[in-house]
Amino acid sequence: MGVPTSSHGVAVTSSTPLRRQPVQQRSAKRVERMLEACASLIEEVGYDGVTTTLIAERAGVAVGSLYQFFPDKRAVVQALTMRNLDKFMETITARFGSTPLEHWWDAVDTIFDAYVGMHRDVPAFSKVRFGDAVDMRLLDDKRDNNAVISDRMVELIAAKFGIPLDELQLPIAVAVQAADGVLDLAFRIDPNGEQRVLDEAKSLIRGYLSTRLPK
Amino acid sequence: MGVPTSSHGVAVTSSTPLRRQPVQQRSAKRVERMLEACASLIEEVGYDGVTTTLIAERAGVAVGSLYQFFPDKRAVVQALTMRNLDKFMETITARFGSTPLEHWWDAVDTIFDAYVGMHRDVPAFSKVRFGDAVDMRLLDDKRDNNAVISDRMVELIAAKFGIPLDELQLPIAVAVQAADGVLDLAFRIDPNGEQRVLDEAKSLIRGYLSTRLPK
DNA sequence: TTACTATCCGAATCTGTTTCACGTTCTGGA
DNA sequence: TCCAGAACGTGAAACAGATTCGGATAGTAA
Repeated sequence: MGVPTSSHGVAVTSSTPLRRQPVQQRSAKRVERMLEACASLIEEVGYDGVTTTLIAERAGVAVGSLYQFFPDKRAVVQALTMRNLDKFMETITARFGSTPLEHWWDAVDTIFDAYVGMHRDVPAFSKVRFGDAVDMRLLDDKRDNNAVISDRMVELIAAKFGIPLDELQLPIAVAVQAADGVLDLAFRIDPNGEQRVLDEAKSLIRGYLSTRLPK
Repeated sequence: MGVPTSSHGVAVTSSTPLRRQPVQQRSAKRVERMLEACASLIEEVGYDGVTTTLIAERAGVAVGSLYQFFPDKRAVVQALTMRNLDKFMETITARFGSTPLEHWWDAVDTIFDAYVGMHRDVPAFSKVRFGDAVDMRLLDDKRDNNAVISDRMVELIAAKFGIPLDELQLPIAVAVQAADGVLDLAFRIDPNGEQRVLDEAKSLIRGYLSTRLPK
């Protein structure tokens, strides 16, 4: 099969969210502005309040221009989350390089903290992730997000601690999903993440992984 | 404050999804049919494919009638999930009565299994829960669902095993969310729930709760 | 400068949601 | 039994927002 697949067997729908790649710099900047506009609007009015017209307006662009680069409205939000995901990947890769990691759980904690940090720092990230008012069709992406994160974690941990890939894949995928669920709760209770719940999440995944990963 | 609150502090928006309570039997039946129609349609064409017109059509009813009882489209789906939640509650309450439960984890397993059963048996339940294509505005309900389930679990377990409520609330809420996240994965991989992942989920929550609940 | 391509634009079109003014069916009480 | 008022039912029409499209405009290479 030629379809790209994530470690745990879920097909990764790598649907390019862009209808047409911006080639000239001016259009690239415009696309940037649309994304920015979309982010701030989600932050302000929630997904339901966001309209393509509004995005275009705030970006100082005509609706038609938006559709020149995005096949539809959700694609804009999707592109936004992809961008955030990229940012996240960069962050953890960087931290892996700069922080001394004794055990795999240090790696897990690092990634966990980075993730929580995203929620606190990146505007609209929480709203898109945990949908204060977001179209659930985005879930397809959310899942991809978790799959992408899982895969990256598996790679990093395998490389750093010499644990075989196939011993990591299922446990990490499960841990990421579990953390995802608990974080969902933590961030609903408190926009900054309820600390008690965050601690529980950390403890939970560490406990679980301890029973699955080599000492 | 008079707003009903779930155990972990999340306000339960008990927004009656009905614009008007059907008082006569004939209308009650029609509302039933609308719900039924909605369920089958979600099953067949996914949430995005469902339109109010389609629901009305299949229910053999005019669109206007739908709006007489539901404030908007999402309310229909919401009512559907509430109904499912009720069904679920009945199921676990029944099983608690009929099955001998030695330890609290037997109770947890029972509830877990019942939940998995719902996904397998109740049409469109999975789709609404894990959104093959569902409007994320439903997430508010999803969360309520988990809160409701948590609360009920806490009650049942407290009563059956004499564990103080306040020792149960946080751990159960966290466990439910974690399970939710992992199940999300299990049911995406396989419509019936990937067994390996289901097993991991069970093991994960049991392991976690073992460190939080009295032996 | 020319030809061609990348961009832009925004009114018009489409699609699906929600309303509303007007018939029909119940129900309880005189 | 008959009537008034409430509960229902209806579907064409009003709306709202997404998406398209025919027609300009700007950038670029030869």
